[in-house]
Amino acid sequence: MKKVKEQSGSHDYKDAIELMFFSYRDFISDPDAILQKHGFGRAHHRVLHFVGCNPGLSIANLLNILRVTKQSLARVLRELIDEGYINQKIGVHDRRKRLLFLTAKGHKLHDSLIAPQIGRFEQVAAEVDTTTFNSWKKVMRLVINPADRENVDDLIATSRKAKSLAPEQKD
Amino acid sequence: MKKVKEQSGSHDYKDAIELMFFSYRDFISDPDAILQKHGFGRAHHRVLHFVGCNPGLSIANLLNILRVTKQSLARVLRELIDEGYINQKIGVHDRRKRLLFLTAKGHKLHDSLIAPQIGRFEQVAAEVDTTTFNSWKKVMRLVINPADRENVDDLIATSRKAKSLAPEQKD
DNA sequence: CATTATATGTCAATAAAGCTGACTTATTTT
DNA sequence: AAAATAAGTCAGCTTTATTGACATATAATG
Repeated sequence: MKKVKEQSGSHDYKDAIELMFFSYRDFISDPDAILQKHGFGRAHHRVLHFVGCNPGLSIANLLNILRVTKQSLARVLRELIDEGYINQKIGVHDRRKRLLFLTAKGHKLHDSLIAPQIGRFEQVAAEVDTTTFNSWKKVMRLVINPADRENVDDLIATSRKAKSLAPEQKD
Repeated sequence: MKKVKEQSGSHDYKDAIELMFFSYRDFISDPDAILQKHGFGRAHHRVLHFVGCNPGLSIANLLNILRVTKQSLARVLRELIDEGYINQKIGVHDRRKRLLFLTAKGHKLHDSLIAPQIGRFEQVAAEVDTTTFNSWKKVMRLVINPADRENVDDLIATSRKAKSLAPEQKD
């Protein structure tokens, strides 16, 4: 059902592996530079990003996304809360949960961090057609572990809606 | 030559950003698990990978690829050399240079580390057609900083040839 | 209601991977 | 002979992550 022609002769996908490395390296570099000015690191960025795009995320949700330990997240989250970038609200349906939201200050920082990444993809989109860009997305999704693909689909779907939603869902 | 229809209305590319995060997270996860058994980390992996795919790489070349400091590379490299995964040869044309090569032991480890990543892309390639996969590569290349794209092109080209070459080039 | 499970928070110690700054040695270039 | 380049090294520090142990509040279950 494939390799009719063996096009590039015993393809071993090393080029794909290297593309992953270099594109991720550069993709991450602009926000890294901004974060440094604020005394934050990549870990803070990830928290700001996922809380920003998914308001009302619980700690457990966030741990599952980031795949780090609770203790590792704790410090980063504490700093962001103490410095007024994030606040927590007690869950309405389950009062054990602490739902995470960006403050206005947090939104401002988050916006400055995604701006260069969005800009990067705007430039990409300006150089390829929609079909090509969609092919890229399709393949990127297939690179994700099969078990996680649906979670990612859901996350992307809800984060797309999140912009226009009141901060009281998924509790 | 682009956006005739504005297909997904005010697209902000947050989905693309999230695909980058999740696919890289999973892409890296299999080698990470293997490395742990050997007492190595991701930094060792990167060195093994680029030396493995580009035999004869100099220290300066490697630093430029990894974008880390000499001191940061030093510790990792020393461990790999001391434990017999990498050896250094003095450059022929420039005796200041130390050219890096994998030993047989190094090749063995490197192979075990890329295997799951190659497997991941084989599975992807089994699920999409060649055009789609090539579109993915094209976009991945555009995500890289323009200034670095040619370097990456060169690196991929030489690493593709490297398999069949004697260990005495680019010195 | 008593127990168990869940969600979160926290203390302590440690490791991996990076950084800055300063300095040395060998070799090549000028 | 002097300057530039390639690499190595020492010392100290930061960020991000880890494991393990334990505490508290709330929910779910018998």
